[in-house]
Amino acid sequence: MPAEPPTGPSKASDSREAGEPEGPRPDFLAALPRITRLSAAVNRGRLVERAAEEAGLGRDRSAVGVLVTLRTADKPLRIGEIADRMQVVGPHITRQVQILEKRGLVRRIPDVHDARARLIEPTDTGTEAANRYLAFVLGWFNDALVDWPRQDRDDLVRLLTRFADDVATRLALLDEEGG
Amino acid sequence: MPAEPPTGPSKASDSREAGEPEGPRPDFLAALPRITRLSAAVNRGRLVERAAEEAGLGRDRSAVGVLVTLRTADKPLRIGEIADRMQVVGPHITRQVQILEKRGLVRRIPDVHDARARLIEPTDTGTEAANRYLAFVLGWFNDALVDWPRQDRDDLVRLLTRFADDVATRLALLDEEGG
DNA sequence: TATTGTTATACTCTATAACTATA
DNA sequence: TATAGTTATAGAGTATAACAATA
Repeated sequence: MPAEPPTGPSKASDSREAGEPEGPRPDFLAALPRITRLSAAVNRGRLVERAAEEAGLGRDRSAVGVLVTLRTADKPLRIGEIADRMQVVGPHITRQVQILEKRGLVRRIPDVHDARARLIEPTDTGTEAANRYLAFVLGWFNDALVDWPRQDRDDLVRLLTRFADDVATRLALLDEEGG
Repeated sequence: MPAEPPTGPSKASDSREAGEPEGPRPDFLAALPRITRLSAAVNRGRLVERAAEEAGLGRDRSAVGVLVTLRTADKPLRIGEIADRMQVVGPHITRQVQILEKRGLVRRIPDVHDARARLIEPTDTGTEAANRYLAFVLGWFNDALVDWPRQDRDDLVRLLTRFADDVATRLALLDEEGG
């Protein structure tokens, strides 16, 4: 006895196994596979790879992620904070930072307030590379939206940012509760 | 000489290394780290894990992804098409399908038009599990948006879906060109 | 005693190469 | 000869456990 499909595509009914109280929800079900695919294509496909090339960075996605995190932060970050922002565990960051350091893209500076910690910041070379990387990626996305009405573009970025923040907050709760 | 930051946060100027012709672009730069973090948190954090538990699925993210792909498709899929939809290579899918088959969640049926191919479809058990999984995930996201104005929710899903499609199309071009 | 980070190790996810069967 | 899939192998990405240094 197969269960009913959950809020199927082009089907506004609800079989609310998750206990949702009301109303036709937006069609997330149709969006979900697209978003999943998009995420996979961006991350594993040639966009990130190409951007890294343009930036003169090796094809070490993980390390590039750390570098971009540092570049988009407004101050040097501790290992633990990088890990938190990237949602990975500490030892992973330690290794990526070591790689970046060997390539001269980041450096460690002492944390005057805590001798256990080190602060990581991009070198000039690292900042330049991160800038080239970001310019490529952002430019590419911007091109993808070039034919969109201005209002839609603004709405997308605004809503997406808010969505990411709201969901991140709820996810943190879920992690505490289960942790 | 560090390069200028690319379209910095709260900074509408442009240093358009990617050759963009005009105008203040929406603030993707601020959105990017959030989205990256969100994606990592959803995929590696407890949401997917919990949803898989609720559904009675093992904690085999990759296989779950295949099952969901099959469940959200409207017909049995060939190995190659699953791989394409998930943006991974064939052999990976072969293995995940074998795992799912052993657990009785999917089955292979012959393709009458091509004896080389097999069509994969969920069993009743697999469909039920996928439904529970999706109900949990969709319900969770829905909860996250419960306080949003109706208009914003609808706009988000609409714009995000369109965005995913547009970007997927452009990414396919990028892959051909570089491939 | 708790916290920050590192080292060592292992597991999951995904890719590439070589092969089989059918078209 | 080209295509769909499988098997075998290797690599990237990330986690867990045990440890060191400082708080």
